[in-house]
Amino acid sequence: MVAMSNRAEQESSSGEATRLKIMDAAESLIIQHGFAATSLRAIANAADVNLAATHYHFGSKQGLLAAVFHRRMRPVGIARLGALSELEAGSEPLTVDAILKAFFVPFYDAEGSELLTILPGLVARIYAEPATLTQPILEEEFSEVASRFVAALLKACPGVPEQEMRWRFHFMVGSMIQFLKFHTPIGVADRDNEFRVGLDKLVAFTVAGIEQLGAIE
Amino acid sequence: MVAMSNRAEQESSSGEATRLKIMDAAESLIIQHGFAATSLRAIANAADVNLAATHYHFGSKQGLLAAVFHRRMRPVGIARLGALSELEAGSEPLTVDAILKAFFVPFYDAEGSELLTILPGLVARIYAEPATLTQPILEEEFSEVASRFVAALLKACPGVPEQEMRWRFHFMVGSMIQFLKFHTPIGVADRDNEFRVGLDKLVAFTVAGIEQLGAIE
DNA sequence: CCTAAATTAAAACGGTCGTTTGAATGAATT
DNA sequence: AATTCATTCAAACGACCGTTTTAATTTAGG
Repeated sequence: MVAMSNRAEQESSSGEATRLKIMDAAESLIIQHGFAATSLRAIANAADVNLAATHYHFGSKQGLLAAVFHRRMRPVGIARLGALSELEAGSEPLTVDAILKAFFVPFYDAEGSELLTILPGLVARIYAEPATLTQPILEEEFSEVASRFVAALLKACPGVPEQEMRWRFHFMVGSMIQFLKFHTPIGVADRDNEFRVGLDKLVAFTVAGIEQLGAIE
Repeated sequence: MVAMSNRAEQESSSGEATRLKIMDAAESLIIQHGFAATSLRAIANAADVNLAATHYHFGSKQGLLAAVFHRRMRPVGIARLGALSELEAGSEPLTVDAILKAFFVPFYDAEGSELLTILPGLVARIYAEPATLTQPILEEEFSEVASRFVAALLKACPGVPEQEMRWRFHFMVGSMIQFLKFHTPIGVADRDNEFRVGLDKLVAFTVAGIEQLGAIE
């Protein structure tokens, strides 16, 4: 095991290849049918791999779920934090619109790539699964991102209390999930163009909700 | 079967009692663990009822799911349509705020009742399950409500195209689901008071998103 | 009371589940 | 060439799944 540790991250070794095949198949099936309704046998069959390979590489079904989610979610979190940092490094004052576009940047960036047929379905799915399964995964991948973005939004909206902004951020995530959920491969709009149109409308809706310019009462 | 058809809707007959016990138990377990992860045996056990009773009364697991959802969702749709009709019968012009409060009226009305520990979790769950299971149920209970409310919102927001309003309604539902999801018995805020606070903030957020007063570009 | 229907009960059906085992295979290192 | 170790494979484990069957029991009507 020591001998191959220097290329463990690459895709060359034959073990790593089946690892990827399993994750790809699991990802697709989980997006379509959910976690509980997807069996390891169905995954192994779709991946053209022996059933025992799933346990050999991931330890358990739950471990496979975590690996599938982390593979896609880690880059999402990194991209979001990177876009926000870039924004904060600039000279202009932060706007809600710019902050939210930084939050949605994984979906803007993915445009045209095959990631766009995966990311929305996967993000929507992880929020759909029972909390006992996904809470630790979400906690690990999302908590830092959420607090960083809430902090930025607070700077962009002086006068709004932190607790209030947490609520608005919460609602914004809900709108995003709803948008993503119905734009999976199973959903209505498959064309990239239509996805982009919806994404822009999502930004407009959530910017208005977070700024609440008209809400003086 | 003909002999008891005249009181089929009541709760007296012993068959109807176990029917209710099964639905109560199924509801609770589905909210906690989801549909696929909840077995008929677990339901029968929690309901203190024989396993075969689930098939006798509901035909299949899927039939039980439909019955559980319809029992709670039908009154929700009726309450929403009733509140909207009452609003439209009034003399004052429609406001987005009033329309959305009519849409959320099942949750305002349920305040203090034990329904508040059930409705949010159930509504959130039905949106979480794989679409193949829930799409017909949602279609039946929600499509009329959605079109009626979109029409009302269009009247309240002159100049907004119908397609655009459909998007905003879609995002609004997403915020609602997200709100409800984290206010189930498993969620953070159990106290009615806190639920009401969040509900008001949900209204404010979604009103702003639907009106988009500041979005002139 | 007795009969007929509605409901409950116990048991089993064939299948599929996640997981484990132990041997075969392969490619590298010594 | 021999050995070592990661990987693959076929097979089976016990448990649980949704559903069905058959009989016992309860309930209501004549």
